[in-house]
Amino acid sequence: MPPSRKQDKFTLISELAKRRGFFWPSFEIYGGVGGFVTYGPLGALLKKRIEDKFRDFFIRKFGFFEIESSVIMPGKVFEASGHVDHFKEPMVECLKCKRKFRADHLLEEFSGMPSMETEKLSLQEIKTKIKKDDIRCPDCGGEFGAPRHFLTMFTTTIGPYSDAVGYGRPEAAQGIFVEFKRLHELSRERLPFGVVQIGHALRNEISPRQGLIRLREFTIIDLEFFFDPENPDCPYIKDVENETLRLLLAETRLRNSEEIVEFTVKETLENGYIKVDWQAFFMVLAKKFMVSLGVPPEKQRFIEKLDWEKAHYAIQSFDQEVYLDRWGWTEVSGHAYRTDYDLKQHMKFSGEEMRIFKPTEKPVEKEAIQVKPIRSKIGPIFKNDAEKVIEALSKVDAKILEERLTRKGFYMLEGFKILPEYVEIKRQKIVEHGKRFIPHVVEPSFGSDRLVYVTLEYAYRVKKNRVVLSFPRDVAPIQMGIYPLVSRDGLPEKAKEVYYMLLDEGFYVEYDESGSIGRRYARADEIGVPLGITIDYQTLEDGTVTIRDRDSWKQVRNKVQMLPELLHKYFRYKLEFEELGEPVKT
RNA sequence: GCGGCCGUAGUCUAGCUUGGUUAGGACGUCAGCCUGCCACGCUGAGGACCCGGGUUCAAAUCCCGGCGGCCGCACCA
Repeated sequence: MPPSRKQDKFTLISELAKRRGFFWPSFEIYGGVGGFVTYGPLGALLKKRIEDKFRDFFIRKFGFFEIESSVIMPGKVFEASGHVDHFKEPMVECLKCKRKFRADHLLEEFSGMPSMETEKLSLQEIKTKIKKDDIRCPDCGGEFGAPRHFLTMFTTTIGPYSDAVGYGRPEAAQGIFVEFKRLHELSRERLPFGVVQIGHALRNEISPRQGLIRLREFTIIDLEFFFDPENPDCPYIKDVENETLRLLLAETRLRNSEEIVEFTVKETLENGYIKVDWQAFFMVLAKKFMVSLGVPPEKQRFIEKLDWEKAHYAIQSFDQEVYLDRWGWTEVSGHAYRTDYDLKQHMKFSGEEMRIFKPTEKPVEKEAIQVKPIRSKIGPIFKNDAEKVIEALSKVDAKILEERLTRKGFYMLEGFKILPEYVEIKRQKIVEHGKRFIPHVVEPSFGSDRLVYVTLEYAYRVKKNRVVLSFPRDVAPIQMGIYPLVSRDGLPEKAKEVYYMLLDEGFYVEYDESGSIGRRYARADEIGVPLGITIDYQTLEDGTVTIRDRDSWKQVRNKVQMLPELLHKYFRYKLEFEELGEPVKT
């Protein structure tokens, strides 16, 4: 943490954001409520631009889908997903001093239970354990009331007078999983495919107070990528196999070290540091995405989550972290290997088939050997144990059983002696055309609001005592400003012509004629307008204007009618600033 | 949620200890003048004491409660 919070970037950016209209705390007229923000005109545009860039990076190029589902969902969805069980913490309140404690933490501290165990306890069991061990308030020695759960999902009821519980979704992912069958049909029943959802999610955080970094209502970007676990290869991996990833591995962390290892994608996969190709691919893409938002590679890392830190649905998880002035390493995306967990759960809870059919190349003819217990023999002999024997027979390998019975004349099964006459061994020909399986899922998940903050922080520069937001040109909320050098002699009229022409071209343009030209440049720099187009006396003579670069403050000159084509190319990175015209000496 | 600190125009802030000020400044905004390329200057305008209660002749100032913020602790799937 920096020694001075007074002037850290978070403070500077929050102040600027409020003043110039990027974002501010919501409901200020009613005192505000922590964890909610309002995006102002510039912030809303910036966020939209960043999300569009995500679409370009992660959706468009791969033919993935984007969908939009509801924020409120019926209770069943989150019972199935495991959130109702996992998205809550047991709490107890001291009856005397009203202090609240995490019940599981008390048991860990005063009863010496490991966290693995306390996590499984029911409220009743916690209550009993607290009473038995006579655990009292560590602060005042008072007794505790009944333990209760604090659910971090927002709860509501659906419909009037209804008992139907609904929850605000804590992630957009479930909106994709519950629609999986249709989405799979829409992908023409082919794997792999990816589905994205960008939308609000709700988490009733206990105490959010980090601006855009921790919100109760926020925008989540979930990409659920479905693939066949038997065919996990990613065709794009060869394009990025020499890209590097900076990893802080779980095994390193267990040694209490923060040492970062840097591997090529190829190496991470060969060494098994990342379990699935696609996960590595999305991680590289995430790295490049952050670079394109202005975060250099050395300010990024991927930290592998430890077993007890992982979400209940993941078997391997990496958090992509970016270094921030105020908070140090901060998560901007999570990359979880969710396996078939979610679809399996929804299949179980809904009774719907979530498996997909995979045809084999040729139908396979199989001879199936089936063991059929003969109850009329087994019953009288094993009596009370008969059911156990039948149960065991259903699990036994028919081939081995048959082989033993013919060779030795009996088979010892869990201590029971099975004779040939107890069973009938049936042979059947089965033709298999394919098989059913549940796809696996790799999920990259971004916090849109954090991306906005990170983009702001990395764009923040001070030049000659002035603030300049050096946004990447394709996310800047306003693309260019149009300025008459002075507000007389027909310059404003000419400038407005240029202004309307560029608006008509689809650009986000601002017209400004108030104050000196330097003041207008400064104002524009502060909100990150990449280009300034100035109409001067020469414009009236030869139809040329100057174009000023926000970052270098250099100027070039070119004809007005050249602007549309040049500027379209410039904002798509097809041209650099110097190529926009003849350099101007100032 | 606990503890400490705090809450004054759009933003940053002075004033609060010791009650009585037209509540001061800076930046920004708007209007006019000025302005020939990097926040020039001038004139003017608009704009604030978090909410509620109490003490008092009188409260931005003191007391109580609420709400909110910052910092620390806890929480962070």
